[in-house]
Parts: sequence; C-alpha cells; structure tokens
Amino acid sequence: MTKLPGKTIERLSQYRRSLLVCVENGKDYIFSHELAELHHITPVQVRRDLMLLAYSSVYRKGYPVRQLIEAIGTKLESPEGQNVAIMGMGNLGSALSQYLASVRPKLKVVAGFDVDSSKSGKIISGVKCHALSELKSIIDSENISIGIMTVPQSAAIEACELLCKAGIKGILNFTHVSLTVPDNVFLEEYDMITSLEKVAYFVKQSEE
Amino acid sequence: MTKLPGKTIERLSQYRRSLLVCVENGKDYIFSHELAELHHITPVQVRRDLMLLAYSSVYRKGYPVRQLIEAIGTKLESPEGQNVAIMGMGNLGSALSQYLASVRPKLKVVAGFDVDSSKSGKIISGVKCHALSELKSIIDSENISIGIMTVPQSAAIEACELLCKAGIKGILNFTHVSLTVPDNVFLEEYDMITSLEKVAYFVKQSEE
DNA sequence: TTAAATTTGTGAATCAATTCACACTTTATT
DNA sequence: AATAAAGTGTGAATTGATTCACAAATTTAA
Repeated sequence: MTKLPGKTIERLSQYRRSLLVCVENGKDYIFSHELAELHHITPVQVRRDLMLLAYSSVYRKGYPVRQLIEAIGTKLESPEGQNVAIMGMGNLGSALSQYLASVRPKLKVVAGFDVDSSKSGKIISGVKCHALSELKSIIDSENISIGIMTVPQSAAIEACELLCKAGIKGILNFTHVSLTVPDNVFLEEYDMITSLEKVAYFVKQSEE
Repeated sequence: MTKLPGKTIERLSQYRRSLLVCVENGKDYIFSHELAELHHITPVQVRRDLMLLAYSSVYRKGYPVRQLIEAIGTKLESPEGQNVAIMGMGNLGSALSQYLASVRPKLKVVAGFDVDSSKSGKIISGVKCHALSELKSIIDSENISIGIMTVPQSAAIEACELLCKAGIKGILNFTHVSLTVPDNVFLEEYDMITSLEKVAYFVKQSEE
C-alpha cells in the first residue's frame, strides 16, 4: 500500500470527524464543496485527498458519507486496532484519556504511567495507572505500540528512553522538549506554546 | 515590518526554547548545525530562518545565544505583552494555564471562563475563573486579545461566537470542532486526535 | 431528446518550502 | 604570510503542496 503524505492523513482524519457528525444528522451524501467549507479549504483539495483513497463518488449526488467514513478508516487504521499508553497522568494526560475513550474504538488507551507512585493502581479518567517500573512488562503484555508523552519537562527524556527501550513504535510528544528517538520509531511533536506564540504573532501583525 | 511565514514563526518559537536552555547551561554561542540537530532539521533551514530575522552571526563562533533570544523575541512578541483568556477550565485548560504561567512573561493568562458557575471566583491553576456572562466586560477591561478554546465540543461554537463578539483578535482552538470566525480574527486549529491518528497511520505503515 | 447546469477527477501550472552548491569571512595552523 | 579548516549567507535548483482549468459524467429542465 502506498504511503500517503502526512498532510493528507491529517485532513482525512478531520474529514472523518465531520462525516461522523453528518451521519448523526442523517445526512447520507456530501459534496466536496460542503466538506471543503467545513474545513476552510478548497473543494479541489478535498477531491485530491479523496482521490488518494482511490475512492470514487456517485456523480451529482456527492460522496456517500458512510462509505467514505469506511474508506478513510481502512486507510488510517489497522483492523485489529492499536493500543496506546499515556506517559504522565496529570491534567493533560487525563484530558487526553477522556477524549480518546469516547470516540476512537480502534485506538485504545490501555495504560497510564506516572512517576507519582501514589497513582499506581488507581483508575484516572478511565485509564488504569501504573508505576514506571512496570512499563516494559505492560507494553509487552498489552501489546502497546503508541506512547503519548504528557510528562513534565524534567521527566521527558527519561520517559522517552524507557518507551523506546520497551519497543514502542510511535510517540506523540506534547512535552516542550525536543526528543530524539531511534530511526524505527515514528515521532510526532506538538508544542502548544508554539501554537499560541504563532497566534500571538499574527495578532500582533494585524494590529500594525 | 514584513510578515514571516507561519512555518518560520513556529520554528523560531522552538529555537527560542532551546536557546533558553542553552543560557541555563551557560552556553554563550551556538552554531547553526547545533540548533539544527536539536530540532531534527538541516543547518540550512536554521540559517534561512535566522536570515529572516535580519540577524547576523559572529563568524566562526556561532550565533550569540542571548542576542538571538532577544532578536526572536522582538519579532514574535509585542513589547507591551498580550493578554490571554482560556475558555473552559477543565483538565486541558488547567494544564495550559500551568505551562504558560511559568515561562512566557509576554503572554499572560489573565482570565479563565467556564459554564460551570461553581468555578466562578475560584482560582484554578493560578488563573481566576469567571462565568461566561462576564466575558465581554472582562475581555474589555483586561485588554485580552487572544482566546484559547478548551471547552467540550457541545459548547464550542457558542463560546467561539461569544469571543468573536467580544472583539477577540486571535483564537487557538483545541476543540475537535472546526470553527468559523470573521476575517479579522486569526484562527489556529489544533486537534490532538488528528495527531494521534497520524502517528497510528505511520506506525501501521512501518509494520507492513 | 436535447440543452443547460452541476459536480467530479485529474493533467498542467503555480506557489511555497526546502535543499544544493558555492562564494565569502574568520580563525587556526604551518 | 600563506594555507587549511570551519561556518555563514544566499542565488539557483529541487521538491512538495495547492490551485487552475477543463473534459467527462450525470441530473434537471425544457
């Protein structure tokens, strides 16, 4: 299967969320320009992305919503699902567990880890919390392939190394520390402060 | 002043964080290839970005760290600072307040808002919380130009409209709802689930 | 059943971001 | 000094993402 560009993957994921809302509202078909408007992009962009799914619409009626959701799912997800661990069960980790629990059946948060050993054994936001010492064995036994880093800066590098050593395949890093991982681990970094500074910059610009 | 591309702004923000760490470690000069390595990009990319700052290095010694931090700050921030409001003081809102309080003196979180009126008047993660009915008056009196959306989906659209009507200039949206704002409001959207699905996709790919 | 109106899919063109390649400056070395 | 080594700054080339422009398909209307 050919590898889609990251940008396209991101948009497909977002289209899917909109499409799920369509289903709730009983909307069966959607035009490229409708989907485009929802996401503030051009209809051509939408069609280009859907082209890569090798998915064809019924002419003049738009894309059948359910089938499109299905097609996106096939591209994005593996049929068996993937298991996720959250490193750092503070506010951010808890927020993420809650979001994820609700709507992504193929991405299951099956374990949380925290240095604070008083959290061990407790269930926080629906996720069972463990001590770091158990990491390796739980990653193995629960078949966890993805780790989300929501620990404080000071703990970031160590937590990342633990994950890599435990054989994780992908890491999503919300820490403000730029991590380094082996080649066989996929790393996605996102920094909220950077986003906020970007907004601040463009607001400043618009005021000049 | 010329408008820099968003991508460059993001990287400058990240460089600055690394540079602040350098200062802590007593490092006075840094080469483009060092900064590049920290961020997993090429040295040319770093130099291109710094070029846009119209900032020149001392040959053969690298860039003077403190002056560079200064130069980036001048581009990114307005000298008077900018005030920020957080919409939705749940786990995510709290996490953000904490992060921001610590390290960005020019971006001050001065108010939080929540539908849950029992939070009104309380201080959560260092931020005073208010009822939504007070929004307009506080945005004005506190001179708030940026809003961060961390409310649940159901409340997103309404909260966004309130912000826009109150005259906000920029919005950072962590909601899973794609928002629509007037032309004069800068909108940055970030969806954590999308990022996670991206990681999941590339992990799946690497396993085939 | 013909013509007009929509909407899709896509080659080609454009625009944006990144990398290449190299001239230039400085420092270190002989 | 002259030569080598290390870094920077940047025009030109490349790569990647988006948009343009339009043919083909389908529905609606006359």
